[in-house]
Amino acid sequence: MESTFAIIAEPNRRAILSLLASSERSVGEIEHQLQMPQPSVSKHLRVLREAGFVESRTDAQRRVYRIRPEPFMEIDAWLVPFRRFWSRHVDALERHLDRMEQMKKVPSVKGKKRHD
Amino acid sequence: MESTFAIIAEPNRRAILSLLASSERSVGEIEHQLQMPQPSVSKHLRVLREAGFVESRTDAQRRVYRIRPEPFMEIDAWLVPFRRFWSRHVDALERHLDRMEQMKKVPSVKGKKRHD
DNA sequence: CACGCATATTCTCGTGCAGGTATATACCGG
DNA sequence: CCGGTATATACCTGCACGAGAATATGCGTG
Repeated sequence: MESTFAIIAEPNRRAILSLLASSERSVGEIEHQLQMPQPSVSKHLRVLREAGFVESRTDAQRRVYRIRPEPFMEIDAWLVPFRRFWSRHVDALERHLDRMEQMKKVPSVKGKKRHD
Repeated sequence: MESTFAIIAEPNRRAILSLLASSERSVGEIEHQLQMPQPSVSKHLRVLREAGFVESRTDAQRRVYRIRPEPFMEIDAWLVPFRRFWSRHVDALERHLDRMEQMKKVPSVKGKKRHD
């Protein structure tokens, strides 16, 4: 299983993660709430655990799983370079105003070339 | 191709997206910079386009591709419920200080540890 | 209009992986 | 120890999808 991204490509795994986001749960609880066969749950949990998305604590016969932050941080970090494409959208007004400001200060725009 | 997440599970597609994050590019430019066979580039671009990650503008015979924000926003939104698990990490300083407070109150610490 | 470049599509093939079933291990109470 | 419950692993099978090669489409230029 290659990357962090391949892990969360699987819908059932995302379902498990979303469940664990609200609170930690045992395998049986996940099995019941997601109506998913137990071996399937265990297998997905294994994948998630080996990728660092979750960790397990042993409570008698139960194994209680909970979220670990690192892989999510990695995804968040990957997202960073793309944020500029929609942060403009979100506070488009603010940025627009900033632009207006800039234009005031540089009134005559000479043929400036963009370098990429 | 099911979800947004399945799309970015593919390393080559992420490479293409990262390239486009800095600036828009033609198919040939991508092909050259990533040293990837042209049909492969086109096929991945098709997948990315149909999933809304990119859009293309026609410039003579070239097709110039650029990022579209929506799918990234979707991923960002998915990440939200998990943020609380590492926002704690971010203010690790605060936690660390809290710990230091605790240690003052529990004076006898045997093991000398190098600072981790 | 034909040539050539840029990009897209089609096909086949191999394989990684998820689903399902069966079975193994672990742990608890009596 | 034993039965029962909780979880993990093993094995098989099917299929989706990426790689690669060949070919098709589109478009500007002489």
